[in-house]
Amino acid sequence: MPVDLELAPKQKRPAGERCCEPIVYPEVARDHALRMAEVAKALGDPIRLQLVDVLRKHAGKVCVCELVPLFDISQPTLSHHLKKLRDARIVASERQGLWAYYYVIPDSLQELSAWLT
Amino acid sequence: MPVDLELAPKQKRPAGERCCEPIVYPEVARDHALRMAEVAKALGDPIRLQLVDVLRKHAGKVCVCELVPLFDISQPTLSHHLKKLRDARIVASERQGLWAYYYVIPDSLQELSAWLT
DNA sequence: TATCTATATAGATGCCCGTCGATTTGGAGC
DNA sequence: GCTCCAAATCGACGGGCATCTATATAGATA
Repeated sequence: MPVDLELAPKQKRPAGERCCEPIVYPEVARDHALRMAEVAKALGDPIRLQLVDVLRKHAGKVCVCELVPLFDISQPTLSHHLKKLRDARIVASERQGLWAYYYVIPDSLQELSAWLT
Repeated sequence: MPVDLELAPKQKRPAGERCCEPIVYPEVARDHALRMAEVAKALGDPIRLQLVDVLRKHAGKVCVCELVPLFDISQPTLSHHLKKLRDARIVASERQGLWAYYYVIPDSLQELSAWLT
C-alpha cells in the first residue's frame, strides 16, 4: 500500500512492505527554514560566533577598534565577517566620526533559538 | 591612555581619546565556539535544517526512503546532506536490511540552543 | 589644503560546498 | 549463482568562502 505523502507525491513507494510509518510533515519550517538557515550559516564560523558572543555580552554598542585585537585575523578579514553578520541581519552598525560601533539586532536570533529549544 | 585589553595585547590603541570602554572578554566561548560553529554550519543549509526538523518532529527513527521524496533534490545529494549532519554529530543512522534509519542525537543541539537563549 | 587614522572595499588565491549523473556497495530474494 | 533494490560513494562542475595585501573612503586635525 503506497504511502502517499501529502507534500511530495513525486515518488511512489514500491508496493510491498513498508520500511516505517509514513511521515506527515506539516511543513511548518518551510517558510522559516530559509531565514533560520541564513542565520545559522552566518553563525557557522567560529570567529563570527565569537563576535556575536562578544557583542551580546557587552551591553550597548562596541567599537570595531576594540574587536580587532581580540582575534588573530587581519582588519579587512574582520570587516568581512562583520559584513556577513550585517548581511544576515544579525548585527547592525553606526558610524560616529572615525569609529564604527556594532551591536546585535534585538530578537534577530530569536526564531532560530526558539526552533532549537 | 592605552587600553590594554587583557586577552589580546597584540595591538596597542594609539594614545589619545578612547572610542569606548574596553571590553573584558572572559573568553567563555572560545572552547565551545568551535563546536557551536560546527553545529551552526551544518544547520546553515535550508535542506539540512528541514531534515533535522523532520527528524526531530518524528519520534523515533526515520527511513531515508521517506526523506527522499520530501525534497526536490536527487538521492545522492540527500545522502550528502545526511553525511554532513552525521559528520557534525547532529544525527546518527542505523542500517536494517536494505533501509537506513536516521535520528537526531539527543542533546546534540543543546549547547548551541543554550547559547542562543 | 595636507596629513593622519579607522574602516571598508577590491582583487587574488586556495579551498570547500551543493548539485548532478554514474557507479559501487551490500542486503534480499529468487 | 543471479537479479533487484536502497543507500552511499565517486568524479566533475560552477560558485562561494576565508584569508591576505593593497587601496580607497571618509572623518578629524592641523
